[in-house]
Amino acid sequence: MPELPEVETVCRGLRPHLLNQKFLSVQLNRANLRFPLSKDISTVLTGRKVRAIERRAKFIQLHLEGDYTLLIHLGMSGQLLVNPKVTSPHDHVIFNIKDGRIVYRDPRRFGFMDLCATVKLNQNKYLSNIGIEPLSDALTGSYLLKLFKNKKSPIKNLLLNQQLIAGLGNIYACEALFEAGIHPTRAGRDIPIELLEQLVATIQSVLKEAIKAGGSSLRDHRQTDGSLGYFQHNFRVYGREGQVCFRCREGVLIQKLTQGGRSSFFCPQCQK
DNA sequence: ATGCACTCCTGAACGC
DNA sequence: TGCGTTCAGGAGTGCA
Repeated sequence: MPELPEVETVCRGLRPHLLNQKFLSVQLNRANLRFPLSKDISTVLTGRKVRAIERRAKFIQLHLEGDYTLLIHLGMSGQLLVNPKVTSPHDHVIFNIKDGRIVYRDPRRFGFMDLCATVKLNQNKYLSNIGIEPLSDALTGSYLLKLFKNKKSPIKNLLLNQQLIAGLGNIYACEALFEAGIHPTRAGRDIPIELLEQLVATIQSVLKEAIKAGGSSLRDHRQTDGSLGYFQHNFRVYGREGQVCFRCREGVLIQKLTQGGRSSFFCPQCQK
């Protein structure tokens, strides 16, 4: 899916078109995304204005007037497109507004939406157990030290655990570990504070750079105007198995291993 | 509590 | 060209 930078990119793209706009109607073309879509989404949204658009973890939050929030998760292949020129058989939800339409397109249908009361957002089942925002001041070396104190899981798995830190996915976890010089299999509890501080810095820099680049488009990610993100050109380890490491350039090749069913890319020389 | 394999679904890439 | 296999940015569930 879109990870944090991609979701942030989508939120930023939506704001100019959707903020303070009223939904004229909402068309649910397909009730079964990852989870069944409630018909309430159509009835509640219709006639309501969007008061704010925020990102929390990998969720898009559309705050509506009348104390409702629509949560949208893009899953692996979800897109929100403003007035797309062509239609797709995977256009599952159409939000009609004065100036056109916002289309939710999701070939793999791993995405989902949930409607809840804004005042009860913190108790929402998808948000109540979620970890801290990686770009917030709450993420510090000492915070991670405490968080990982009893964790013998590999650091890579910990970074992907949304209940600990919310928003990192496979790509940016790989990139941040590479930049910090930490081997992905290293146990969380064995990483000293200095390295964790380093990791905080690299997590934040890689996410910020990716947001600037409009996210990474491996296949499905699109900005709301349909354009590609281009941070994939800045990957230093992700997808580079068998290629020379950009940092040490000592003829050492980037390797790939599987952790928790996901590919991890790393440099055996630079990451210890 | 933790870790894992499995699952949902489609499409692209690859090998034969 | 066509078919079958494998893999992919996520995350909930059930089990050991």
